Amino acid sequence: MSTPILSPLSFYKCLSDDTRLKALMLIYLEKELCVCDLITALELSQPKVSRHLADLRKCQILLDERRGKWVYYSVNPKLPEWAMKVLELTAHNTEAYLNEHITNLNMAKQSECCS
Amino acid sequence: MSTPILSPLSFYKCLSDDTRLKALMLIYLEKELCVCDLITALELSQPKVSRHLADLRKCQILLDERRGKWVYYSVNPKLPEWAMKVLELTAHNTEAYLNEHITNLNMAKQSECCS
DNA sequence: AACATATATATGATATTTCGTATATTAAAA
DNA sequence: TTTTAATATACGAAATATCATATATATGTT
Repeated sequence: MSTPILSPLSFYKCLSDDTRLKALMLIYLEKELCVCDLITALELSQPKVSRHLADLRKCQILLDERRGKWVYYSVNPKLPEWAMKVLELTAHNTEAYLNEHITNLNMAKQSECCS
Repeated sequence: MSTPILSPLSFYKCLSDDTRLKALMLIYLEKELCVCDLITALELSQPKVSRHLADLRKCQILLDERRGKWVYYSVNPKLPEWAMKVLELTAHNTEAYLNEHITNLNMAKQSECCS
């Protein structure tokens, strides 16, 4: 048994901000998203999105991977299983909360961002 | 389908403070606890515990019931099922985080508080 | 009625979080 | 090598959360 990579408290602190919670849910549902996708989906400024993604990265909930000009974020597969299940439950039971952002995301995919 | 009694964001905001998260986990595990049990288990001041319980009550995660001089708190059974499962997963996968408080609680039960 | 006990709330001080703006970094393109 | 595009970070201001202390309320006891 290794020590868990994050405490329950820091995990839930990460989920306690609107931007972080929505970004995390969208990344969970889509497997991976680049920053520009999230800027469009959430209709927020670039620094605001980057700052919150950095929070999620620093507590190891998200991994980042640069590919060319773009940085892609995905859920860290090493998350404790209980935390992964929490993300699963939340993502699949908060449609109303995510609705418009998923719509934005689908529209974004037809446009030119990170093509 | 009725509207959910709480948004995912306000749910997670409630879990994002050490006192609230621990109190909620203990109440979940014990079914119900009175305020004096929590003061002992968490080793915190009475106003601090009451204030955080009030937060959990106001967003309808907890119910309160007065019996004589004591007020007992329990998890609201009307919580959305996904949220209830989140509590279940968290309570049963954060032993290290709750350990000493459960010890305190068991010691408290042998003493005179709310007997 | 006066008192004691358990709990709740008000208040102002302090700490923490979030934000907008400006700037830095990195990689590709020209 | 200059420029452009995508992303990250620094910094001070503003908003929000938390706290300790004092006080209020509610119940039971004498």
